[in-house]
Amino acid sequence: MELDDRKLKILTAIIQNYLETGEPVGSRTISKYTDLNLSSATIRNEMSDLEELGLIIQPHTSAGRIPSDRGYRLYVDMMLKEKEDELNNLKVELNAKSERLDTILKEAAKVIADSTNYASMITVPKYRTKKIKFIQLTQVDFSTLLCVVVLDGNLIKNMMVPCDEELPKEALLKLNLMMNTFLQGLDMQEINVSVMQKLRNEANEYSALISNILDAIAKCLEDQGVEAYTSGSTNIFKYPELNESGKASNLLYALEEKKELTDLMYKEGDSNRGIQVYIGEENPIEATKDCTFVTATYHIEDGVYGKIGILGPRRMDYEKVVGTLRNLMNELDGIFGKE
Amino acid sequence: MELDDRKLKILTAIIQNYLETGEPVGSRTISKYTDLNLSSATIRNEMSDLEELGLIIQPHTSAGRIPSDRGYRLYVDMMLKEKEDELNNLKVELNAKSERLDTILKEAAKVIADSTNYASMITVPKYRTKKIKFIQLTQVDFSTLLCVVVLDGNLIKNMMVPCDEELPKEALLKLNLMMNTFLQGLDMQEINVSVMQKLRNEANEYSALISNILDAIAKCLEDQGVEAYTSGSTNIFKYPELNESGKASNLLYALEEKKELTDLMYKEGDSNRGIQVYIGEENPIEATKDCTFVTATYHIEDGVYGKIGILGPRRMDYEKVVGTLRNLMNELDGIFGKE
DNA sequence: TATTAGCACTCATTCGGTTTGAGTGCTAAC
DNA sequence: GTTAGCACTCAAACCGAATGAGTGCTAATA
Repeated sequence: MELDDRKLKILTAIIQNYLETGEPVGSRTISKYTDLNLSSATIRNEMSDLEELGLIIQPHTSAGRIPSDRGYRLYVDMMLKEKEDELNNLKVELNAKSERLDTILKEAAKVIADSTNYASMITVPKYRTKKIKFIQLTQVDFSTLLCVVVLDGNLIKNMMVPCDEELPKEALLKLNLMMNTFLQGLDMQEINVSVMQKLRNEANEYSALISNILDAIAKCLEDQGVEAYTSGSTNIFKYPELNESGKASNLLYALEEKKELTDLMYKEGDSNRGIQVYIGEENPIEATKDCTFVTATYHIEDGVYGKIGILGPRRMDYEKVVGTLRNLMNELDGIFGKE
Repeated sequence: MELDDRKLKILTAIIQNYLETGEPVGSRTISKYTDLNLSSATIRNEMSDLEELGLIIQPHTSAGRIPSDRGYRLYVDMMLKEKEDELNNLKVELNAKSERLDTILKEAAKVIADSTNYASMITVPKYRTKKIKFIQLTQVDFSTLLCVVVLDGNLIKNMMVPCDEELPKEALLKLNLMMNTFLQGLDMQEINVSVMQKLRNEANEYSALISNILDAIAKCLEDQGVEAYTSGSTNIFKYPELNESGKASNLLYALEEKKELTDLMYKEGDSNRGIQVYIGEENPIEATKDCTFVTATYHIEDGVYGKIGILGPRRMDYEKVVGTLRNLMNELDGIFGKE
């Protein structure tokens, strides 16, 4: 049996109706609310075919039909193709490059959640190579040093390092110079024993302090898993089918824990610049098997990228989501890309 | 009618039983599971009295009794008195003063949520006077300045400030010196027009840059509401009475939005060093009227304090919560206090 | 006088059965 | 190929009886 044009139209009608209502849709509805001018009986025949093709399912005998994961998949694929070079012009309210990265990201997550009405999640860029661009040591008070590390892409990390005594100005200057000459341009993997040895040799009397500082830096930069912000998790409650029994609870837990979701997002790496869609059972995470999870990648510079994810019901407004994501990605690329 | 000792014992028994089960407790249960050796009939009489005193209520005729807000209040007050100088010895797994403040706080929120099984929230200390302790400007690349501001209590803020040109080393040094001499020890309120004017005069050719920097600092320090972290919000699902109908959704929303809750926490200021308990209707926030909200204050130094809140069902294990909070407060005071 | 046993009563919850109505599949006619 | 008509299915809504936990009251008891 072939999937002809009429069948496709009916499938689309079913999906769109289901997206709106969340209820199984029957033949009569389609017959009435499309311009196909077909009787419900004919629609029924077609539906029967579509079911045989595995694109729609009946939750139970004598109920209407709902799209199957395969059905959604077809729909989404069609739409992604259509959207390929189109552009949505939602104006994201992100301003000023001078804002701090995390503020921007939190804001972005919120914008997405608010404009789509689904739950969103955004990760702080993962630095494949966290190259050190700049280090600055400063004495804050007599027993504390402030160490600021700027990484590629202007990601700033700072940490307090305890020290025993007030350092003379010249010593501080020297330390700063040393740190920068030895460490600039390196990433954590490259700070190996020999580099550390050299540094400590140069530092002579402050070698203990240097160790402390390096430890602090290492701790700060080490792969503590991916940092991520979520927003709009309570939007989940807007969709009854996610709200029933214990489902919402598991979803929210997944959003709070974040790990599973970020792992999934990063599985694809940055190679795939496009948008990834996991529909229902396609979703490898147990808690989200009733959801659709859409992920996208934004880029700061080569090898530095973060992920955005949107979690909502199967009946997600794919057009809007994809549009919003495309848009936000452009915004982010614009904000970060021109540095 | 008097609240004699026996009545008090029965009330306590009712509350404790209800805390465990979450179900209305009947006379027979009390009669069997206490060492009072009274028949259920007697208990019934006493219960009837307790109800008249407004300490317990019947959700409906022929159901058992549950504590009223007043009943809880009595119980909590008794308990707080008992606990006054006792000390719980849960070992909080917070280490190293060198950790960054936000990491510690996130960790603390998590510890609390995990060990109590309620939702927790912790605020980043609010600086009544955000005095500037130290400012450091550094050129990160040819068009970006990094500005690090250290506030009293070693709270670090950093921001990127765009600039048009690469500044000569001496200029940067001068700017740094100026900023520190003029701004050190001031808080945002004190940076008024005259100070800014003076700064700009000194800076002459860089006066535009100075304006940018001051803007960035102001933006960064301005009262953007209180920052707060939550943890364990999904614990809410563990309590059926909070889970029914739309309640959980509202609660989670409140926890996500945070504002209302932090406002409430800060209403008390830091004057009250003790623990504050809002039971059910005592709670001014609509969404949490079915909950108990326990808040505590931790101190970093004079005028610098943060809040911890625990949100759970009315039938909260008050002993444990108060114990845990006391303990955590000590830990935090210990970590921050010795600076 | 305080306590208790006994009993009638209340009412939320559970369970089985019926009704309703949306929706299907099939068949025969167009 | 399309449609009208009809028998059939089944989830959900509705209804009422049974269940049982728990109460309040009363009369007997210590």
